[in-house]
Parts: sequence; structure tokens; C-alpha cells
Amino acid sequence: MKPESSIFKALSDETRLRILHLFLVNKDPLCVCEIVDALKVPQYQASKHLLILKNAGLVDVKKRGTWAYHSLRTNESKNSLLFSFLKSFLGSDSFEEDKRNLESRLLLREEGKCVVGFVPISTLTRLIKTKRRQTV
Amino acid sequence: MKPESSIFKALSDETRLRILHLFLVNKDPLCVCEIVDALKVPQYQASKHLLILKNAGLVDVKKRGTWAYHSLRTNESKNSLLFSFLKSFLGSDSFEEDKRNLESRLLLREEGKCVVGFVPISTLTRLIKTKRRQTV
DNA sequence: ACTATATATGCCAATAGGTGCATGTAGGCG
DNA sequence: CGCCTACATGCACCTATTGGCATATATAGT
Repeated sequence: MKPESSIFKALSDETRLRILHLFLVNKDPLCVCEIVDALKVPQYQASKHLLILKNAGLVDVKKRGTWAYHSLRTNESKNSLLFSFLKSFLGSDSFEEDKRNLESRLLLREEGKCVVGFVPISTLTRLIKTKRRQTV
Repeated sequence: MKPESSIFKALSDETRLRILHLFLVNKDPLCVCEIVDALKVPQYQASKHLLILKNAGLVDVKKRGTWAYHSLRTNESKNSLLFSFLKSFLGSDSFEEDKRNLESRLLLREEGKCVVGFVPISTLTRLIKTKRRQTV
């Protein structure tokens, strides 16, 4: 298959668009558990979709211990063109909730690194509440 | 499905990208037989893919007798954004041959309208040769 | 009305893609 | 070494998509 059509195939799934959207509104690399909590999808889904995005050449991975930090692959000019288009095309109204969830989740980082992993939602919301109180 | 992902689904097929590319390099509306000759795909494929592009809101159709003239639907701002992106993204090197085939095929138009329909390839090339000699 | 032709579409088989579940892998830490 | 944890992946099932063929539709010309 031509590379162009396989790139659009990678974009043709809503979950993958939501993942890309997270990268577009937050320039930092994100680890899988943060993406899972932002999108509220099972971990295996996030991993699989990230693999597809990686195979399409859109995403890079960098291991840091057991954490895997994913980010947009911007070193190719075609990708930069695509990402800046995507940012306008997706607009600010789509996936607003994902964005909010991600922002909350990123509050739990320490020194810019994810230290939480997978916890039950109840624990997660409690952690976030506590963190908010501390920082206010 | 969200509208964004369904648009990318429409773009995720190489034949459909080739069709859109024809519209991007040639602003005039094109009829199905011209697309068929440019891409060298069966007529039913062209029709089906055009229908998918139409359902995705990317293409408009206007009947003129038995001919169906298709063109990009540019009256929506999201589409214009998409098309200008696509034009850069597809670049000038992809689908070069399609572009040449289309240009040849368009030589056979008379007063801006398609008058040829479906003919065997041998006849088509002969018609084009003759036309070239006349116009030189 | 009949025919020719440009286009659309219904049906089938083959294939691809997504989800869910379970399990595997690999790094950190005691 | 052994356990915990973050992440990856193989398998089964289901659904969606595509190509091919035949045929339907619709309009023009005679």
C-alpha cells in the first residue's frame, strides 16, 4: 500500500484520533497509563492503537524503565504538515473531555515523570483531588 | 462514528486518494468515464468510490444528461482546509501518471464537455493521438 | 417505442480491521 | 532469586470493507 493511504488508514479510527489529539494539545511525551486514564479505554487498546500509529510512522516511543513514553514523530516534514493540519481540523471542541482528563492526570507527575501507573479510578480521582488541594 | 474519523476513512483507500488527486490538479468537474480512463480502473469501482467520497461530504455530483460531473465540495470551510492540506501532502510526485492520463483524456472534450464515454483503450489512444496532431 | 450508452447498485466471496480476554515480556526492587 | 508492575501481544470472534461480476436505471437519439 502507498504510504499516504496507510497514514490515512491510521487516522481512520476514532480512538487513534483521540490519542493524536492528546499529543497535539500536550507537547510532552505521554506514557501509556496516562493515555489510558485520559481516554478511559482498556490498556491493551491503547497499546495496540499506539503500535498502529508507530507503524504508520506518526509516533515515536522511548523506553524509560518500564514506562514507555510516546510522542509525535515530528522530524519528517510530511508529518509536521499533517500535524499542523490535524490541529486545526480537529478543532478545540472535539475530545474536550479527553483533554481535561489528561490535564488532571498530568498533575500527578513528579519532576515531569509519570509515577502513578495503573490504579482504580476511585483511587485516581482521590489522588487528583489531593494534588489539587496541595497546589492551590 | 465521529465525522472526523469517517472522513479519514474515506481517505484511507488509495483509489479514492487518486480520485481526489485528480480533482486537486484539475479544478474542473470530471465525469466518471474520464476518471475511469485516467486511473484505469473498472467503471463500477470508480462509481462506488465516488459514492463513498460523496457520502463523506467531500464530493458533489451534478447530472448533465447521462453524464455525471463530480467535483470537490469546497463550500465547507473544513473541506477547504482539508483539500489545501491534501494538495501539499500528496505532493507532485505521487500519481504522476494519473495526472498525465487525465490531461490526455481532457483533450477529447469539446466546448468543455465530455463527449467520449467508454471506448476500448486502443480507440482511446488513437483518438488522443489524432487530437494532439490537430492541436499542434 | 426501441436502442445505445453513461452511470449506479445489489450480491457474493475474500480480506482486513477492531474488540475483548488472557497471557507474555521486561525492567525495578527487595 | 522472586515478585510486582508497566506494557506488549497472540488468539478468537465479529464486523466492516473491497473487488468482481452482473444487472438495473436513466437519459439521449432515432
